[in-house]
Amino acid sequence: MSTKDKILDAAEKLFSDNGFNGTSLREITSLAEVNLAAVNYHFGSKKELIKAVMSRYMNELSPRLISTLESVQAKDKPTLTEVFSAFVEPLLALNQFRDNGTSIFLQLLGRGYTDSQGFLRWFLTTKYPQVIEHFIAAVQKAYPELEPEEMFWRLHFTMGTVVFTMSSSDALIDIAKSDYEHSVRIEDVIDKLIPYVAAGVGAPLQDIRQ
Amino acid sequence: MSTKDKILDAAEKLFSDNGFNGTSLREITSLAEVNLAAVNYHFGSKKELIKAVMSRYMNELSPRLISTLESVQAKDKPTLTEVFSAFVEPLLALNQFRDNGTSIFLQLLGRGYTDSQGFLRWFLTTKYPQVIEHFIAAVQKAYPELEPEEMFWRLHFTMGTVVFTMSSSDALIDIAKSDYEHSVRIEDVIDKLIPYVAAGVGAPLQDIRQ
DNA sequence: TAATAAGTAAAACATCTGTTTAAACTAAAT
DNA sequence: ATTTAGTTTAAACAGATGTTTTACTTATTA
Repeated sequence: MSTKDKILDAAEKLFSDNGFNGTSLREITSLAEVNLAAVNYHFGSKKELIKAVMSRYMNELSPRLISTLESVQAKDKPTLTEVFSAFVEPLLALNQFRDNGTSIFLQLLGRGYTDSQGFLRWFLTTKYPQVIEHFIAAVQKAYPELEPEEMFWRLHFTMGTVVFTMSSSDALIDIAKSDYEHSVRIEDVIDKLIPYVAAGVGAPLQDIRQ
Repeated sequence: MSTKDKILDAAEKLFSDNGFNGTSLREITSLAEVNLAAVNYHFGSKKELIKAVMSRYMNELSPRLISTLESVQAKDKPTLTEVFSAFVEPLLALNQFRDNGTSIFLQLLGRGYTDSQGFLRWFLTTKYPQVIEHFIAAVQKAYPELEPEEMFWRLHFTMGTVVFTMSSSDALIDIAKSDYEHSVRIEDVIDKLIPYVAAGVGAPLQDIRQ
């Protein structure tokens, strides 16, 4: 296995566990069993390494996601549950791509949104805008009455739900395990998440201030 | 104004803007115009300073919140919207307490959940458990069919929505401002948030896997 | 095979971090 | 007026961080 790949593998493991800020290059290179200078030699900087780790996943996920979202959009009357369910298969396919791929990617996504003051948000939205466009179009078709600004907010709420849940999913799964005495997999969490966000985005339009 | 208060004021500003890990003691003490050693002298450590900053808000918020949640719980048939609306008044009251108090507190809360691997979660849940207990009891009365484990997950999803939205609320409000050409206040965001989380927690119980 | 490029290695660099020390200053109490 | 306790100050400490340099080794190309 090449030095580059050894670094990427070690980095994604440590990044997903401890965040980007919480992981030093020395930890990465010692887990990867390569020289410290190798990161800067192969990737240029830590920031570029983070991008490379994310790109490896996004390049795998992005086409699948666009395809399933297009299928939903092609339907006559898609429901919001169907829109959000379009994420399930592409996300679970990441487990074929890499061990624990789904879980690692979602945790990386969570880390990226909270660590490093949103530079990863910028990276994803500018590098993979089609995913977002398809998603918005599908939501719009499922709930046409939802005006753009309200949709903007609800999609960000949804992003928050997913990202936060996933960045702390290990901790939450541990708590659930000990409290309810049966194990929970990341797929189970996704299954619980979908009705929640579908209902949230699909909430009736009304002024709650009286 | 005492050195202690100067430090607290400077710290909450920088913490809410840049996170706990993203703020150094030197930045805090230079904004506060006090000596670097003053933090360790008055608070003992950076960790204790973080706790002190959060406690100042929680001691103001906690009793109000318990009171409004008790009022909702006293109702014959509270709705989930009413439960979540119980947060509005106590949160907005923080604006009387300190300039921009609502916004700063919610951002601090967001930072605390994502920075510093959940030690603040532990601090809040062990130091202010009554708030959580009252909240869970109120949700249970509004939606008795929701079994404990499902509720556990949905409440954490809700936490994610709120915390994530608030920790990046400044950025989101800026985007919304430029995209939809009218200003948005933190109160407006809260008003949009409530129907979303109420619908999410209130989502019908069903197995979406076919 | 010789020459060139690509990759690896150890060490140092410069900067930043939270914390501690020890001396200086201030104000109240004896 | 002198002691005492509380507070502030500048300086240093000890460790971690990302990055760069320099020398060395391996692989590729002519």
